[in-house]
Amino acid sequence: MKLTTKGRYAVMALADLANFNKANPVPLRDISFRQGISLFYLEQIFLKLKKHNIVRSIRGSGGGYILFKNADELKLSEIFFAVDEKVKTINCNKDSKKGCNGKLSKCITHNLWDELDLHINSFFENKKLSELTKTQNKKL
Amino acid sequence: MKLTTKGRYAVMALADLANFNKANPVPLRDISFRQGISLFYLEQIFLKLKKHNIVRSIRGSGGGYILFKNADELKLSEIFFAVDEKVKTINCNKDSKKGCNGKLSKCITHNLWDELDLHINSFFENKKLSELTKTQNKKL
DNA sequence: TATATACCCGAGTAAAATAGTCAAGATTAA
DNA sequence: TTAATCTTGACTATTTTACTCGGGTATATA
Repeated sequence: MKLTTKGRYAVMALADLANFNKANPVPLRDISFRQGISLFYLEQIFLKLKKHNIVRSIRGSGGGYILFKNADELKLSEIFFAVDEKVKTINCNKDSKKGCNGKLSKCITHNLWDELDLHINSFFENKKLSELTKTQNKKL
Repeated sequence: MKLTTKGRYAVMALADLANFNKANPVPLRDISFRQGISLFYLEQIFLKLKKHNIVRSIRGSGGGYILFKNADELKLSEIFFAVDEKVKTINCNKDSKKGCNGKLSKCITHNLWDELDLHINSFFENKKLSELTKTQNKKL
């Protein structure tokens, strides 16, 4: 059970962005360099972030990305959703609409996984991007 | 972010086992049939469960598996650990012992993932196998 | 003792997911 | 006009997952 790099990099990159977002747009090149993430891969990720209105882009020389809303209004759940990092611990209900594993009834553990999903999602729902940059700033 | 089938099947199989564990050992063949899990795969899983003293085996005709301890004493975290379903949301610290991504310092988000791991693990720590079988019994 | 029923265990493999790369473009500031 | 930067879709290598398989060993019971 682990996150994909997409979810992880998205959060890292946005935290970086929030730190340098004071006045000017931040180019991916900079984020790539500072965070050690492939530029190509970042492009892919930011495309999704843009589509979901997490960031706004400015093209051309001197361009880059800026946050669409303030870091203290941006929930991690929004970020994960944008890059398809969905918390869905299992995949019952694949074949039939009613039950799990092709059977008619729910599997014994079905409710458990639902609870787990809720438990994990609550973590992301209650966490704002600003909480990361704050701890970062304290250290500096 | 999702569980592997190993962790999921392990919990399903043990919940099934707990339901039929009254007097006699339960053969994997039965669990395989009832839960719709491949027998070969179950063998692999139960080998691990046995090594970690989650279950005890009785060989030969009339044999099978029984729970090593009572279902209300068995934490889900023990089960997941036994089948290598480790909750480790990311893998910082792979190269160097000090930092993440080959850098010297921790990455911005490092503490976040630690928190997340703790959050998820607490769910499994506080959940007993008996809590699954109970809801099952209510329905019957 | 023969036989069927089970567990035991290591090795192998197909499919899916992940992680990342690449090429060819479109905009725009300087 | 040129360099910087975002835009987009397609492609690929690697890793992980989810099994499968074969050839055992132990034991109850007929």
